[in-house]
Amino acid sequence: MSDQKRLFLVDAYALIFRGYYAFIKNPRINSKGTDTSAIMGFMNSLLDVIKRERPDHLAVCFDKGGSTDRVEMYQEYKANRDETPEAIKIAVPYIYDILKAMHIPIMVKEGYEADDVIGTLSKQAEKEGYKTFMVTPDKDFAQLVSENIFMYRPVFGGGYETWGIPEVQKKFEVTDPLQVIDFLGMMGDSSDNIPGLPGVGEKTAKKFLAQYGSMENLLANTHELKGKMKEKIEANGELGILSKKLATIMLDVPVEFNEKDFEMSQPDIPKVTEIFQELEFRRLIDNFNKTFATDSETPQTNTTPSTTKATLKEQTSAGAGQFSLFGGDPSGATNTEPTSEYSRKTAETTSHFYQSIDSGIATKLFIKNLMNQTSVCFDTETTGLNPITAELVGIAFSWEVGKGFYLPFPEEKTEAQELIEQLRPFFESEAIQKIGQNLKYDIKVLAKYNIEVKGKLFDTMLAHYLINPDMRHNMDVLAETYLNYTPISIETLVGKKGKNQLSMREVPLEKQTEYAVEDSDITLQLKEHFEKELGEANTQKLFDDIEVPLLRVLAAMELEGINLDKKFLETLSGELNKDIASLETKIYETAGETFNIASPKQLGIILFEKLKLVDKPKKTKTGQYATSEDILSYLAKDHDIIQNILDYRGLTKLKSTYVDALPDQVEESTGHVHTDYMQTVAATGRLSSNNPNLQNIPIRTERGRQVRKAFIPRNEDYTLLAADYSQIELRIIAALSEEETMISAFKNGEDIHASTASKVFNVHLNEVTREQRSNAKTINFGIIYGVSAFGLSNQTNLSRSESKELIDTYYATYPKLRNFVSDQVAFARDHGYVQTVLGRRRYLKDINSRNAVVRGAAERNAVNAPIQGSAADIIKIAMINIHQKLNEGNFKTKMLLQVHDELVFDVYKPELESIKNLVKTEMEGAYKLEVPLDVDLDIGDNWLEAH
DNA sequence: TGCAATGCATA
DNA sequence: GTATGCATTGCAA
Repeated sequence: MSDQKRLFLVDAYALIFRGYYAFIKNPRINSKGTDTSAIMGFMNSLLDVIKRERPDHLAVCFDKGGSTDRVEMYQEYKANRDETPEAIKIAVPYIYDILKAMHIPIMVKEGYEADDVIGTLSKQAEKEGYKTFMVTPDKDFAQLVSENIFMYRPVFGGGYETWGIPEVQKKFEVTDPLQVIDFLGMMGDSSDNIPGLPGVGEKTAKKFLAQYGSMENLLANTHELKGKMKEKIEANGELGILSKKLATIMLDVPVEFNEKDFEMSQPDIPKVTEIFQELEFRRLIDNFNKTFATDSETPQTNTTPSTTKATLKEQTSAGAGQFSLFGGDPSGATNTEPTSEYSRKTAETTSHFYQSIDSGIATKLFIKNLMNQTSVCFDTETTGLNPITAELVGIAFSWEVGKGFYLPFPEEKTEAQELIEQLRPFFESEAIQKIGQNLKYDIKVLAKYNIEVKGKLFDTMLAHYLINPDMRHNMDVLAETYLNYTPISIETLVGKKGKNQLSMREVPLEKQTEYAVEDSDITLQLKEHFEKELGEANTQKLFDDIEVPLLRVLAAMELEGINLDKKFLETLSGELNKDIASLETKIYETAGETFNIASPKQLGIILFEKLKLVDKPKKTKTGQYATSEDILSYLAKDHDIIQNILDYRGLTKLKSTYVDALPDQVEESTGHVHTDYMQTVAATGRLSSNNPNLQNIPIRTERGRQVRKAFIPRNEDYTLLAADYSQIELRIIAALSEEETMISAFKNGEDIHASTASKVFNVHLNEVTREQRSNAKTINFGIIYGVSAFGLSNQTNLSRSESKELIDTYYATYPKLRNFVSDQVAFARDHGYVQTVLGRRRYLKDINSRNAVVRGAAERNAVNAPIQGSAADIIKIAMINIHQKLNEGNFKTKMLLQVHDELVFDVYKPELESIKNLVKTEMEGAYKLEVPLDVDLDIGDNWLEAH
């Protein structure tokens, strides 16, 4: 860091509003009934900045009386603003008082906005050799950014980002920050009521800037524009110039930057504390003291006067001393009030004994005790949700209901590693069962500390997924449903997400302990509950043999991630951009005006009201014009604009969802993208993938499938192998229905759709037309989804009655398939559920509904769930076996992705032949059916080639 | 900022 | 007709 002097200028109202809205869901009201949200929000931000940056010069700037100059230029300026909320009006005098007590200068000038004051001061400071940081979330300030002037923006999720020239250039797609003014002038600003150029939004403004560079140059060259856009802009040139003026921050406010006045000094602590006490800001007092602790005293001793320590002591001494604690009974319960039968229990109303372990000696004793257990529940607390970057903050353990221990982790890396090393024997013990909720997460976190979790596992989330797949499985829901207990919410610890959310590390130890041990205690209790329920049917086997082993496999795949060719995607993005722009121009030309093509609402109006492409346009259920793909493609052949719109949609979707989004998901430390497989969301037993979803990477269209080229092996010694089951769902339905005709077609290795076509259309296998095959394919899939004549005619060129006829012929050809379908429905009616080959159940509560639509849906589920679910079961078995074989054989090859019926491997080239053999054998042999399973293998230097 | 509606990518 | 996840728009607090 340079030793240049640094000035921080805070945009008070912007932060006050931000703070106020952050608390809008549950405003902070103190015992006197005052809404303190705005004050709290502002102070949090201010202290945060001071703590992070330790500025040597700082001032807070306010508006006063609005901008007289701007109102003079434009009567309507900020005229549409709502009345300032009451809480904010109340806040301002308090904030003034606090700032005074903190000896922080307040800058205001009657008739000027804070923007102008900040702008003027930063330019003055720049001359004095300062680096200035404008603390504000407001994008308008970007115009002031220079080599020495930065924006310091609070960001979503906590933390700040600094915008210098490069950031502004990137964000606004400009070459000079001053062009931000043109940008704002063109697109306008609804909150300030700056009109902007009509028909120009963010996208068009950026386009114009790239082309013309400024408002003035645009207006001078309107002859180059076309159609409606040309007219509109030519007619509104003055409005554009005015908008630009309104958006310009003034740099000549009569204020003076006086170095001395802006110097930070020690605040009047008693005075500030007094105000905070009046407002009942308890945590803020702590935070404040911590921030301004003098160097001679450590923050801890100075600031946490006695509350934290005392409470801990209380807990420690509640039992009969260190030794008896680990073996003793929970007599030291903090609270034993009886619980009302009707209200939910909480930590406060339930007897419990949660203790943090605060010394090296205690840790040793604790671990000794831990190693004597046979079954332990644990829960890691970390600094974030991403296990690859998260650091351990603490681990909670429990093995007796109502009781547990919390081991906090030091922030310092080598110290943390030393502590976890002491726990290695526990985690790596084969003899001790580990219980947890969503163990995949904990396992991944620990893997980053080079700890492997061994021994039998019990994951309560997975257990509940098998017991009741249609419910959600987060711990709070489970605790409320099965234990009638409401856990401490994470939000009460770290605050609402966004703005000032704390990291777990910043939560006081006593709270961490209560929260973390409670989680592990509840998990333990849930385990005892679910253990019994799992006993039923095949659920226990499914749990022990499939889901739990799979959890380790998924953890490994996720940690591995897949290599992504960022460069390639950048190039692709550029190409898409060009094509999108040219489509845009064509569409606007036809429409005669510019509009937002991505907005179904605007598009509907253009197509059906302005261009009147159809006599009676269809409407959606919300009363809008329907502009969905199927409706538009129907019109495409008659109107060029429709085809262009469809292409436009396709390309923008491709760009925003994949080409531009994927590179941002690359994990810095590994260079790979790491998806998160959800093991407990799909009711049928499938996995799902998110952050990013790697199970829906395009493949159908030529343009889309290019994205697959970006998925590449880790280096040149590796190659990608894709292995996918051929027609697995049809094979399953053939086997389950025992339909011999279909089974023998598979046994003979026939093209199943052609085979079906030849039978239902009664032609020779060689004479099946493309259309016949395609219709047969549709109906084959239709069976899997639970056909109806209606659905079939929608999907094909067949009429409703032709469809019905086809279905009848189909069932006549495959009579046992019809039986299978009705048997599934009948089974569901009798039992209330259907099941897969492994006994995975799906409960169908609507199967006997009197509402035909609802019942129909349940019936289709009754057919589909066993098929989709059995396929899911089978690939899961294959994954577990392959993972095991790869480990046993010490292969360098890694399994990376699963896409429902496909597995993708990063194959070490010398291992290729044995891997191909291994994968094919394990996948085809995963489960024995009356129909052979068939797996296609492909290799390539990227995921597209491997197909 | 949070949410519903819409549309679209995969198996 | 089955099963998912996610980007965008537009509106509401």
